[in-house]
Amino acid sequence: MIDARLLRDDPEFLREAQRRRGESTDVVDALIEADQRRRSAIAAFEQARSQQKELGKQIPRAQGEEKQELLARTKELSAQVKAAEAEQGEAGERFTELLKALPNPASPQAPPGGEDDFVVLETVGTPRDFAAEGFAPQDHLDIGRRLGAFDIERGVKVSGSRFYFLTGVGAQLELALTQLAMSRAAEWGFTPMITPALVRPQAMEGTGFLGQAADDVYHLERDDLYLVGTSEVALAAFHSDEILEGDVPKRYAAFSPCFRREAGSHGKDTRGIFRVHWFDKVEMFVYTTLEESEAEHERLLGWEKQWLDDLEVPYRVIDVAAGDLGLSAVRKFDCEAWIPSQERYREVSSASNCTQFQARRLDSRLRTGDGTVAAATLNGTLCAMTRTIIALLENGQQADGSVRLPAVLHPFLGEVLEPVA
RNA sequence: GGAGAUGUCGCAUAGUGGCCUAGUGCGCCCGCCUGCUAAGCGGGUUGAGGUUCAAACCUCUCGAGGGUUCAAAUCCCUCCAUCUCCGCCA
Repeated sequence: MIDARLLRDDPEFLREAQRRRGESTDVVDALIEADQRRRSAIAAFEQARSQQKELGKQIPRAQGEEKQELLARTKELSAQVKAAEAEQGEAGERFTELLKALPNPASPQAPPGGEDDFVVLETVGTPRDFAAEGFAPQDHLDIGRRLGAFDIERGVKVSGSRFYFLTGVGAQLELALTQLAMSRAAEWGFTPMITPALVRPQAMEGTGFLGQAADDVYHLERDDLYLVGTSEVALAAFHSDEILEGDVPKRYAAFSPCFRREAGSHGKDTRGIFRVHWFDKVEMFVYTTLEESEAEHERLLGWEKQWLDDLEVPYRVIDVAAGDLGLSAVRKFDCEAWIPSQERYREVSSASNCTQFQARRLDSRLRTGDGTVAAATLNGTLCAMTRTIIALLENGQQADGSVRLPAVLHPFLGEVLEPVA
């Protein structure tokens, strides 16, 4: 949700923001109209209510005929109040509905355009030259099979397409990555968290996932609970309806499973565990001030890069274009790891600055000198397990089918994963 | 899952339809008094929205949302949360 004052103060800014995302400006005009209707409805209600209260005070003191007279008049007024209240409620609801549908205005720094208009900010590391090494790189599915790292067929048997079992070194890899990521985050000052994977509608709605992304979300109808697609949802709702006392930033790092319906992605990335309905992830989440949010966004990106550096995987960082930002972010940096079998970079992590968009919906505020203001929230992937495992297997693979691991994982799994059987 | 109880201002409590514009105590903040401290005295102390240069004022807010009534903290319904007991379970 954006700041409603922008509508009155600077509607042209909002129209421009919509254009930058490649979306219609009609919603801005509809909002201005809805806001006017809402405000006059509120004024009408308050006036009627005030009169009613005034009369109501006289009733207990009045006697006989005078009292009857008052009762009759106030009864009439009561009907007016009720009508005004209904109008106020309806107008308010319509306004909020429209307001919630309006995306967070993209940062002027976000590149204009859509999905393909990202800007590459930097490229780190050099992809291996497998031709020079004298063998063709296998994809993660073949490598993983030989290592006994996962079992796709049985995943499909048990849970359906886009499910898997992590087995043997695959399971160990996830546990090692989890342990490493959580302790790294703790060193950086994040509070370690393990968060609920099922959340109420408010939490899902408040983070903006029931907007244009609603089809991608699992919903348990019987209990009206949602399966989170990221622990961002639970972490954003963690301080909902709260005024944060004490210092910001508040930094949390959460481990949780993530569930995604992957609606509309039929036939895309069907091989292996690249695009799945469930995976586990360690996510970073920060509450801070609006003023600090840009700097914090850079810090989040910095930590993500440090993580990928440690994993010794070549990657690049892209600045996602305005039209591809989703509802709540003003700017988003993705880290994409080099995937040798596909000969391209693929997303492994993502850092978003949501400014006050989520905090306004979820009512997370900061106390200031005078009054309170909505907090700014940011989120960034530290380690999405399945895609990280893919990057490690493919980039570390050797001609004999073994996989060389980065130094940070040696204490957990040794230097090399050897094929089984 | 079954039975019952409870939810009021930071905390504790009062309040069973109109004089509640929610009282009181504690805590906290500001001031006075006091050579320190404590005590004492006076004032303030939920949040949101609106009008306004501002001061000030108005509306809403007694777990949330509906309803009854001229009028709801108070009566009714639904939901949420907490506690006790039983059942079940990791």
